[in-house]
Amino acid sequence: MKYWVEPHATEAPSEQLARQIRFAIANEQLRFGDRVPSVRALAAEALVNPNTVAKAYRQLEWEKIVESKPGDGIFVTSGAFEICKQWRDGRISSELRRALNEARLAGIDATKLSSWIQQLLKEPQGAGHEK
Amino acid sequence: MKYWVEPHATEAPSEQLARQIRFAIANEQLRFGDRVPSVRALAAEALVNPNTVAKAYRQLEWEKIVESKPGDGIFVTSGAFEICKQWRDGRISSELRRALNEARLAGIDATKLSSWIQQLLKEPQGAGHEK
Amino acid sequence: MKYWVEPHATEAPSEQLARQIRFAIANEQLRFGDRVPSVRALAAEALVNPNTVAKAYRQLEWEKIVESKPGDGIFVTSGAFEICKQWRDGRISSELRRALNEARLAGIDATKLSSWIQQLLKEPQGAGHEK
Amino acid sequence: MKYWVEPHATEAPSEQLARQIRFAIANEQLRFGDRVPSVRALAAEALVNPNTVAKAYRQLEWEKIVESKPGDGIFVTSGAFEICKQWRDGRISSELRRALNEARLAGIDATKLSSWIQQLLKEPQGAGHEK
DNA sequence: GTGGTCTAGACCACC
DNA sequence: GTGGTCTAGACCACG
Repeated sequence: MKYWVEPHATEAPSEQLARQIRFAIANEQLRFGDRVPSVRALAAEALVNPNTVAKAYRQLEWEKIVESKPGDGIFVTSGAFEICKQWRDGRISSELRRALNEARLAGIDATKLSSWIQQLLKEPQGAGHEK
Repeated sequence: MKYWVEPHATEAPSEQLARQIRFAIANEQLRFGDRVPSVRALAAEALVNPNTVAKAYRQLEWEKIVESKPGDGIFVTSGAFEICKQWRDGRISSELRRALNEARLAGIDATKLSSWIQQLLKEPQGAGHEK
Repeated sequence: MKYWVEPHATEAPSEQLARQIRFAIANEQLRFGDRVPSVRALAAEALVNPNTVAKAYRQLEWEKIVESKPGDGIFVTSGAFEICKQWRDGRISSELRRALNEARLAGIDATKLSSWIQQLLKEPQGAGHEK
Repeated sequence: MKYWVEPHATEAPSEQLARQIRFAIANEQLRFGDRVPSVRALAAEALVNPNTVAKAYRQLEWEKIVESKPGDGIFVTSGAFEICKQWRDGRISSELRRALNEARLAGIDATKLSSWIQQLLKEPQGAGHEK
């Protein structure tokens, strides 16, 4: 799993990290009992300050998605999978709804919109991310 | 045309307003020479501080989309339509790309994704926005 | 004597252990010349890392409450009883003062406070601790 | 109302501030709709870093005790009083229980303990705080 | 003025 | 090594 942060995105860096962890759990790339990346390791990988990672984990902790064992690490909880799967579905569907609604409000006609979507769905999109 | 602001959206209030103006121009709901709503009127309608509206207009002015005639009002420029249409297409396509890419990263499989999109495209979505 | 650690208490684990040893000496459950539990034994009993126990003993040694005889064990010193008795009285009285003062600052009225204390003093409280 | 922080207490500074706010609400010194001290003002009064205050308020916010209106201030919610009253009673009673239980474990006999408590309850304790 | 976020770096305690 | 907290200071956006 790769984690990264787009520094200039509208989504705050700590939110981006929290989201990526939730996705990884919903994906079963991280499972119950797994240790999530250490604060310092993730900070180094994502090129952010350790405090930013700590904030993301703090958020995930009170969502009962991870559990901190000081001096040991931070671990995926037993309920995390369900929480993250639901969160992911709600998130994605709401993002799609927002984008489609915005397109409509912007006056994009249905034909053009469908053709754009078809094209975007076919895009390879590679293994990484695009800005 | 209705303008409104979602106070808790990730998009800043002044950005929401600027975007809605750009869409209105791309839609030809506002045309070259039209007077845009006054700062106070728009502030009242969107329930935001006049400073927030002023900031949106400052941005649009800087983009040569509107032109301020002190003591008279703020008007749509001659080049506005082209600028806004291009901005709109870029914006919508990038928002769609972002949403679809996020869905992919979230591990939503293609079938589920297509079915979601079909369903969302059929939604009535009313005439305005739903809060 | 039983030793244990509440992992989520505000008092650090090593402090909890040191305190329990001091209490045991003040109680004369441990006396001059007695061998205190070995680092490993205490670590196993209290379910903590041996380093944590070692730290507690280092502290007690520095306070001249115990004395390490390398290759033999760790022993209660001759002055330990007096030191621990004084420490205990200061500690308990200061903890009580703190709790009562906090109650006052919290706006608990004197009647309610007295009634709580009466009730708590009557509680059986068992022989050990309740987790 | 005065707020202050004991820098060397076991309770973290941000926790001390959060507690004092909860007490003030339980006491009805702060009521529904009241604006709590601004981050910067409270930081100045309590001689801590603004981030520390912000952390305390963040905590209170997700306990639904206060509500943040960015650019305006932070306000006591409608449910805050009940939440804080319950929190206060639980907190005080548990602190008292802890102190009394520790006294028992420390081997303080009941007579001595009662006499200490009587004495402490009579202490004036002034208007401020004691370290 | 308000709160919110991030960066940077220090200190502490536990493993 | 681990997480947790605090300090300090910068930047952003809204009122």
